[in-house]
This record gives sequence, structure tokens and C-alpha cells, in this order.
Amino acid sequence: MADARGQSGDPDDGHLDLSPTSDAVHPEMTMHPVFPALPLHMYPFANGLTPRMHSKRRQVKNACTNCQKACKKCDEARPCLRCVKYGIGEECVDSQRKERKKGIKRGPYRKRDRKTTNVEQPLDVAAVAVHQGVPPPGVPTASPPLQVPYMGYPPGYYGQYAAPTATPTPSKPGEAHAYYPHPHSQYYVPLQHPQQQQPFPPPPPTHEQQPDNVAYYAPPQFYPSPFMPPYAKPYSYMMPQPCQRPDHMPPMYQKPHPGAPGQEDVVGYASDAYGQWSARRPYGWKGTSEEPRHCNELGMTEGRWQQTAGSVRHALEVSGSICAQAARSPC
DNA sequence: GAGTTCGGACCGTCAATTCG
DNA sequence: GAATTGACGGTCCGAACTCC
Ligand SMILES: [Zn+2]
Ligand SMILES: [Zn+2]
Repeated sequence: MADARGQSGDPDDGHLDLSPTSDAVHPEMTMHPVFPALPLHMYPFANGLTPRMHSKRRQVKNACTNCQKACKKCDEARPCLRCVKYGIGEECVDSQRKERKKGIKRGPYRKRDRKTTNVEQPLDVAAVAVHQGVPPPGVPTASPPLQVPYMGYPPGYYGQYAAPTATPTPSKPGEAHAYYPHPHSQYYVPLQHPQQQQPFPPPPPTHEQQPDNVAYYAPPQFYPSPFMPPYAKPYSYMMPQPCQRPDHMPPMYQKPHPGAPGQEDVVGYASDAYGQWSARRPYGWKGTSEEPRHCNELGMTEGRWQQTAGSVRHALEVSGSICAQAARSPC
């Protein structure tokens, strides 16, 4: 708490990047199989509630450099799904993280509340009450509590959110259940021995936010993954996959006004400022398809596209933080 | 309509501080 | 030493934009 930087009150809308305009080109995932009228992140919680109608967005510990530069969702796999999509799997490496600064003095902490454990009590009571369809004490009963019949999460819909941990696979608290693309079908299957499948367990106790070590409740069955992205090829470690370059190099493009003051004459590929490979040229660049060349030769992955056409494009610095705020605000 | 950019909300981690 | 606070460094959503 107390991170004053971003408590806008916005609902946490973290969910997979599913819009057709996004990297993930699987709009069918925007539809929940059970609650198609609701956004993906707003489906009833495993415990049968819709606590705050959202769950926490899960982040990978370390995005790959490509995703980091593109500010796009990465995953734990290497190569990650997005790099596989762009055919740059061989460049998919963990980004370097800065070391946290030490020795920074802080002001005095505010006094601890010895009764912190009791403070939560009313919340729990309220939650349980809602779960039971009974308003907690003190809560007006004019409108009945929102109740959505819980039908369980189909596996594969955990996405970036915490998934069931009822699995022999050990995982750190709060980490998602391991799901891997099934090599022979368009399914993701939980790593769980079939014999361990069992009837639905009772929903876990209700809390606004599940403790890290409490798995979301979901029927341990094998469900088809709701999607198989058009680009979704099996990860390279699962199925040999020819390198997409140089045979499928994007064309080369040139800046509109070569040699313009303050602008470098850079000729490169239609890789975006973050090193994305694209069939499209960057904004404001004139297209002249020429002999393909590896973007790294031209430093394109270092963000060498320069500002064009009124759009402030941050020329990325090679060192330091890349895309994130640091690069946008004074970088 | 589809791909790209990027502001900023949000998350996770961990050093500093407090407490028993 | 354990618990807690607080904020840094990071991820990535999603609206706005650009291009075909
Ligand atoms: Zn990635
Ligand atoms: Zn990657």
C-alpha cells in the first residue's frame, strides 16, 4: 500500500491482451464460454463470488527483451509466445533487471496498528455473508447482493491470473499453475495426473483477495483451451521450427527526409521502435523495399527509429530502462 | 480494419523500519 | 529475528494513433 503512484480507483482490468488490435490475435478469447456478456476479467471468482469483479493481473517475473521493448505481455516460456509469433524466438531472452538501490533512508513509518488482525474481520464477515447470500450486518438490503452462479473456471482461462495449484508441480506462492501447450492438439492441459482428478472440491473460504497459497477453485478436468492463436505454433522446444529469417525478412524502409537536421539517416527494417518485426514500416517512413538485412546490423532493436511526422517517438537508449516510464518521461 | 505507439495503472519485490 | 511498511523497478492494458 501507500504506493501513491497509481491508485486511480480504476478497476483492475488486467486481462489477456485480446483485442483485435493487440498482439494477441485471438478475439475468441474475449468471449467467456460461460459468461459471454462479461469481460474476461470479470467472471465470477472461483469461490463463487465476484469480489470487486476482478482479480489481480499477473505479471511475469521477467519479460523478454522484445516484449519489454514493445510493452507487451510476455510469458515465462522462452521463446515466449509473442516472439514465436513474430518469428524472433531466437532473440527471446530475459531482459536485464536493474539492481534495487540500497541505503536509501526513509522517513519514519507510521505506527503499526496492533489490531490489524481484527481490522480484517468485518471484511471477512461481509464476504462470507455475501457468499451465503446474506447481507452482512449493517449493509442495506435494499438490493440483493449480486450473485452469479459459479460454474468454475475452465482451465485455460486463468490466463495471467492465478490458476489452480492443485497439482504435484511445486510452485512458489502466488505463481500460476503451470500450463503448457499440448503438442498434439489445440488444448492446454493442466499438469495433473488423471488419477488425481477428483470431484469438485468445495469452494475455498471467501476473501476479497485470495491468499497467495490458496488456489482458485476450478474443476480439475481437461478442458480445451479457448483459443489457439493463428500464430500459435508449438514452442520451438516442442517442435522444430525453421528460423523465419532471413527468408522472411520484412522489407526495408527509409526515412521520409534523409539527412534532415537532427535526424539520422537510418535505413532499416520495418521493425518498430522496440524491435518488433513487422511487415509494416514505421510511421512516417517511406517504404522502399530493398534487400533485407538483419535489423541488428542497423541497430534497430536499439530503437534507432527517429522521431517522425509529429509523433514523438522515443529513441530508445540502449542502456537503462527501455520502454517503461523511464524511457517516456525524461529518458 | 489492422498494426503500432505509449501514457499510465497496476504489480511484485525487497530494503528500511518497527516491534516483541 | 519477524513483521510490516513503503516505494522502486518493472509489466503490460488499452486508447489513440497511423497506415493500407
Ligand atoms: Zn516475451
Ligand atoms: Zn520473447
